[in-house]
Amino acid sequence: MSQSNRKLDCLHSLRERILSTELEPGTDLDEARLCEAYGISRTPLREVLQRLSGEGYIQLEDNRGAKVASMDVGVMRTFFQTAPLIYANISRLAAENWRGPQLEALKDTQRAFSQAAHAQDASRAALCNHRFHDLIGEMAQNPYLVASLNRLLIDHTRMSQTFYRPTSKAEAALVAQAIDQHDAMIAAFESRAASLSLDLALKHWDLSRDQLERFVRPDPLPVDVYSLEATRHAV
Amino acid sequence: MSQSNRKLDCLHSLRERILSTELEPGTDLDEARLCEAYGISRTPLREVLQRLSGEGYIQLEDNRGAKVASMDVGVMRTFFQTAPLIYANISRLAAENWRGPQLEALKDTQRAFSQAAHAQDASRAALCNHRFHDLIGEMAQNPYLVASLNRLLIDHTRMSQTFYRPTSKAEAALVAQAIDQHDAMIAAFESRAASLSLDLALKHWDLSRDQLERFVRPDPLPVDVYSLEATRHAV
DNA sequence: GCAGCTTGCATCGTATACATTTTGTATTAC
DNA sequence: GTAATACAAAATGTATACGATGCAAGCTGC
Repeated sequence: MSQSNRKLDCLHSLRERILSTELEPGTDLDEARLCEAYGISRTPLREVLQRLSGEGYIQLEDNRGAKVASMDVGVMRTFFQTAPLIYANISRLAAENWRGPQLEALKDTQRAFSQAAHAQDASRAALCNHRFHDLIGEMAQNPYLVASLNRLLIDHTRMSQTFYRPTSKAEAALVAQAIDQHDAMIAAFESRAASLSLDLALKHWDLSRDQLERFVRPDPLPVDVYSLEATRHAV
Repeated sequence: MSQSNRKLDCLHSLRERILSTELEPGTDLDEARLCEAYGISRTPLREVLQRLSGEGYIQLEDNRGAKVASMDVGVMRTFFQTAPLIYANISRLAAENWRGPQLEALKDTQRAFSQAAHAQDASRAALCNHRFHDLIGEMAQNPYLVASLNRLLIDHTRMSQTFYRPTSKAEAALVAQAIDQHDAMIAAFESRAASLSLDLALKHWDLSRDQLERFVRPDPLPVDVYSLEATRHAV
């Protein structure tokens, strides 16, 4: 609804800063500060905040300003419960309903994603991955399910920030696997293979889930140096 | 996020007027006119519109104002495809996760719904039904699926406007059946019967679907008086 | 010394005035 | 007569000023 560049810039910038957790969950957003930073006045900024609130990026409280949407543990449980259902159905619908240049846009995003992952640019990789799945949502042509998908992707992307900064060969292999799965999904969409697309989405989710659970519940700290050595060699 | 009564009134009133199709899909919304009607200035009104846009009630276009969300035939197809999936899962989760006074609120709404239906107050019955299913969404405690549910309910309520104004005994019986199904769902929630709740939601959807399809694709006009007579006696 | 109240500051919510964009209409050129 | 352009009017987008609300620190009374 905004036509000026600065207002749109502000909207996109805030989205990205929240997704990359540069603005951490729960952070207070001060209107005056943001106005100055983006060079717009409070009226359009407040409209941006309203919109972000509607999209689930932030929460507004009466006379208390805006906060970046929290990620409490109760919602996490719900996330893991819901994601496979939505991802699988969206993927199936995308295979059935995509049209026109949507697949090319998806391929472009996949290229950018692959580059960012190889360059170990974690936040850019996470944003590209976000955009990849967002595009699949567009391809599905189902505004109802997309509403769920977009909310899932916000939390998914925020949790996956550590994913694309692999600290071991095993982790790097997982990232490579994720890239391959994206390629397989593109191929399945291209040939309109609905049921295959659904299966691939579930497999992709399994991979994500393992990584995300590691983020939520990381390996416990070693009790002493002996167990630390043992853990190392086990990997 | 608004605290003044008039702003909240405006928000709720516009929601209801859209749900009741007093404001038909595609209607242009003039800012100045609405400001005058609700006694607020353009700034808060625009924030209300932003919010309604985020919720899917209206669509905003750059420099072209707001329109009530359309209900084109392509989206209808998607609606029938998606609704049972979401309704069933929400119902199951509601049975598992409701807490505190939520069930009492649901019972209150069911009473109001029953009254409105018996009084043949169609738009009030439709709004009560909307609120009934909205409350079930709250009970499910799943913000991701609720995003889908809310969008489904907007279109569902708008399509069901004719439902609660029965024109025959058979139709009145269907409304009575819907009321009974609500009671059964409440009982299932109360006893935490998750899988039963899911089944009841699907049965409830089957009933709705038949009615809604009649709205989308009404009985064809009779070709001549003879077939008209035949149709009558067939009912 | 502590509880409760008051005052002051920071921030949010609303109104109004101004700038920009769109749209409808009328005039003119072909 | 048609089409294109220019101008005018209406509607949207933005900025700023003012009033309302909430939070915190300091004061007063017990």
